[in-house]
Amino acid sequence: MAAEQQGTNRMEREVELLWGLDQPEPRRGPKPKLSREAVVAAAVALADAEGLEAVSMQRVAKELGYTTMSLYRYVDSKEDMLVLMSDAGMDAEPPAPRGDGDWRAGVEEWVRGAVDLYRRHPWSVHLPLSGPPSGPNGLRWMEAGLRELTHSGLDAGSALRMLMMLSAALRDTLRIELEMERAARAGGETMADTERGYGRGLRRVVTEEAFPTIDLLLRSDVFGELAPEEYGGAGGPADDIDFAIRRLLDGVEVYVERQRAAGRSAGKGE
Amino acid sequence: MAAEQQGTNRMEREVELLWGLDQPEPRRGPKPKLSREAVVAAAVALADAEGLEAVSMQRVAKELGYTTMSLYRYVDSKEDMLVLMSDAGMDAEPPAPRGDGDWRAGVEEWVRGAVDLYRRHPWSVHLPLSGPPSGPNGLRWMEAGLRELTHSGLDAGSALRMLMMLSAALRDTLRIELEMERAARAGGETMADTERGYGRGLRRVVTEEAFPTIDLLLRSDVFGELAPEEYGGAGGPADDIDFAIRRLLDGVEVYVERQRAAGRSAGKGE
DNA sequence: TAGATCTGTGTATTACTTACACAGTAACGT
DNA sequence: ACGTTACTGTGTAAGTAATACACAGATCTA
Repeated sequence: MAAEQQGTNRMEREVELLWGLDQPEPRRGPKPKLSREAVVAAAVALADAEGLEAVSMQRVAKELGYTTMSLYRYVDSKEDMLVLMSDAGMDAEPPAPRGDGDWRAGVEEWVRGAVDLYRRHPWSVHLPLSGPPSGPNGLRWMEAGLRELTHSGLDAGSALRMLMMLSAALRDTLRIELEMERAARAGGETMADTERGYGRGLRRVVTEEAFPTIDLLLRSDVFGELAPEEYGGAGGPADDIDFAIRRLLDGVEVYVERQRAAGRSAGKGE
Repeated sequence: MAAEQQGTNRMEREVELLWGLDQPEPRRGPKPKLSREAVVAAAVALADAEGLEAVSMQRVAKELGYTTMSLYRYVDSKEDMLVLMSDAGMDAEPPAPRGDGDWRAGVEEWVRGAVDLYRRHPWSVHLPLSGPPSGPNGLRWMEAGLRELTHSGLDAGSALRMLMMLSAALRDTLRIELEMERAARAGGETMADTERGYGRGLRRVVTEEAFPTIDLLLRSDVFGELAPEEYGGAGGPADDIDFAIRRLLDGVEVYVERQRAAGRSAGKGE
């Protein structure tokens, strides 16, 4: 820890942390019995099993069979540990490049992969993180997403902007969905129950005058108060995301076509 | 507090909380000197001034000139207080309906309004919240967004899905941006510094073989390592969001046209 | 083998949420 | 008017958390 790095900048320091560039290997003293990876792995396992709020330094240490303070030999602070967890949680290979040129399918595959990742580590959407991906895993996923998006004909800069929006939308959508699932489970309800409860709650405060469109939604039973018990099928959250993403990809398509039609001379203006 | 409500459901209880439906007015005893609104307002003011991490029950109480425990007469838990803050923070009227039928301008106006809201209360993106809007302010914004989106010709259900994606994307994008701004300020850097630091950090770990597209981005100086000091102009975050949103709206447009062309008989399938 | 360096531990500090009992106050029923 | 009841804000204490600091012992270097 506390290396001789001159990483002036916060982002630069984060890169160093995530790539282990700040760990000078010790030349003397006892062999370390733990490692940064072991600590982070234990934290990830704990978060997987009991959620992010179970992850305290004391608890992680106990899980490893060491004292609380021993962790601080491997990690400067809990905050750093969380940063490391964020990259460690992206522990799956992003989809490989496709043979055909179907970039839309490529992007959708990427999205499915990302959703799987979040579902595997639901705590990761709650990390108090603050920046674009910097770690090895994060950059791998970023690279894969950019690759698919540029195949649409988008220039790299625009692809980056679309990917940022897409990731943001995914992450926050899943945050809400996963949190609702957890709350439902905790209360012994099904997700359909929860959704119905939302509808029932809204009905008590939504009037046609004040909220005409929401009122319309309630009348058309969008929140499934009258729906059967099954959940996750058509109309489930996965479908919701898919629909919105398809519109986004439509938009990319017409943009690229329009650019191409304009003889790619007009620059990047709308 | 602890009303006689039978709100079985978590979402239902949240609606009750946010609309004050759970507060039976006391018939005896001393007049309450505080109120739920006062507590929440103090918490919001504190968060505005010093960030969400400064908001502890002790600190809010001190700000009000009361003891910590007095707050619990007005709020069941800190978690409830945060939920109340989330709605209280949306303290601006959403844009009014436009005269002309320009739904795209309407949506973009809505987005600008939402961004202003987040900028005014930067802490709100860090609230550990978990669900669609339920409070008076949240529903007002939701209604306004749905109104604009349905003007595109989208049915209410699809408009809801698009709005969810849009809000999610906005929220998470701003979360990252605001957090980077804060970190930059805290470290005495400018945002341009931070962005440059990101680029510099990436350069240390990104190879053309492993990350060809990211490498391309670095070569084209997307992260402004060579750029002048000004920030927030063209290429700034606001522009990034705008670009992505315009693609999204393009997508909505072609979808609506396609539906219309299909004689609106084929239902909601792609 | 002496000295420098590193590890894991124990202890203490500070801050946080919240349960609980209590003293005082205002309205209600008689 | 007056006791009863319901409610207020307070004080105290329990339990958990992050982490600074000093130390005993281990291991390498000279």
